[in-house]
Amino acid sequence: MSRSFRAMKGTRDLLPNETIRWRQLETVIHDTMKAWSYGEIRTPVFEMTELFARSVGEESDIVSKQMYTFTDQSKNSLTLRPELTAPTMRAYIQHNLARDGALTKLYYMDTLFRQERPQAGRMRQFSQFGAEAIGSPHPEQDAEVISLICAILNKLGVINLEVVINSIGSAHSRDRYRDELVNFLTPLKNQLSETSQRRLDTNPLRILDTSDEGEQAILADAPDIMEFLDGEDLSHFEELQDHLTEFGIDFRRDKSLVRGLDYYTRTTFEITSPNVGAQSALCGGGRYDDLIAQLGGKPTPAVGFAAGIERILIAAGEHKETSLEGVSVYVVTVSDNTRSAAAKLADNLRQNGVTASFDTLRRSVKAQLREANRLSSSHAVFLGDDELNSGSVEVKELDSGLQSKVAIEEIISHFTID
RNA sequence: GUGGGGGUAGCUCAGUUGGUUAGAGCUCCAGGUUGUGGCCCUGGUGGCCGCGGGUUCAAGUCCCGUCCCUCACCCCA
Repeated sequence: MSRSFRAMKGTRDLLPNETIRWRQLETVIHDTMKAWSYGEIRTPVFEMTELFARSVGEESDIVSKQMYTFTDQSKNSLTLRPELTAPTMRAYIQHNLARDGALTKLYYMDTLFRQERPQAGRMRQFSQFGAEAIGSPHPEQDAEVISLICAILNKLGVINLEVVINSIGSAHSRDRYRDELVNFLTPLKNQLSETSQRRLDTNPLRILDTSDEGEQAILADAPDIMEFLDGEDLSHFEELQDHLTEFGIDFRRDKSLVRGLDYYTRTTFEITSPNVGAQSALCGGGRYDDLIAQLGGKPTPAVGFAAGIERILIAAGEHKETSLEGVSVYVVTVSDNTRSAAAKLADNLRQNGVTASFDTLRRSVKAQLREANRLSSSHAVFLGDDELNSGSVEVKELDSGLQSKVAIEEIISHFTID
């Protein structure tokens, strides 16, 4: 086994028994997005590296150490997308989607790439779906986006969810807070971890979501961002909470919820599940009112989320096998003389929309029936010399074991009219 | 990048203080019905015991190295 190829670290194959669940989940997502009037967008797997550096932030972990970056033959620095909000906004600007209306609602479902050490719920190639509502600065839009992901998770049967929200303010109020936080932490600098000390210069807000207990104790006395939000930030945050309550969504406010992407303004949120292991975030999102302008578009407010499909599948747990419904026929070849007749019959059934199989291993009747059983076929059709001579075949209903004769001319209608 | 756990049949795993031809369950294949499945019975296929080196009369078992998987830290979906 050591000599054969295997899927690269952090990637995996989805085998037929798993793709069934994936399809079910994808169907729920597409249907719900449609019901909420979000249109699907699909963007290329790679983009200019600069797009992510500018939007996600040079200092973010994603850009500083997790990207699959390469140089193409034209010496362009390209990167396999590590997230999908920036590419979606790039496309929004490039195609001037704003002309279609004051509000543009987009969703995506695709694979992303981050070069991290894999663990439960974290892969190097992974899948996300997400929604972006572009054009509305108002809190009801934030609430709609949050209720959208909650609706999808509910439909998927994911339970034990926790919705956590916070506001990190708009750019100017956040700047004032950042200065204050730096003032507070600088005298305590030598009590901070190495990475936090570095972040004090590069991205002080990120220190807030440390998991180090000593640092958490220090931060307990740190200034609260709520005290620095301006009036509009505050009312936005309060209205968001009112709307969530109206939607019947339970949530918790966590002032340490900062998130690792630089483009957020005001609302940030996360939905977590305890059943995934350490990687408990199923969904993360927030408002990013400045991003489109940063990427060269007309200043346009927007809010969205991204959710991890692998994590959702883990959180949803095992689902009972949904057995195949409807008719499926196994044509049993009883004698060597009837091989081509059996193949032809199966083909004829398929042409008429009936799921059908026949034996290509030249196995015994017993083995063919075992195969029919393994395939969960609903019926077996026996085709041997007697049947060819008499012009009628034996049709056996596999659940009940009942068997009857059906004229060959009527076999198609026998299964299609059922 | 840093830790913990683990690599024996397709899958899940057992394998004693080193000791003959390395085991079980499930799966798969075949037979038990000269043309009839599931359940049951019988038999069979399938192993560089992750890889390399060392110790020993003898290594799946002990030692060293190495690769891979996995969980966790960091961070995130």
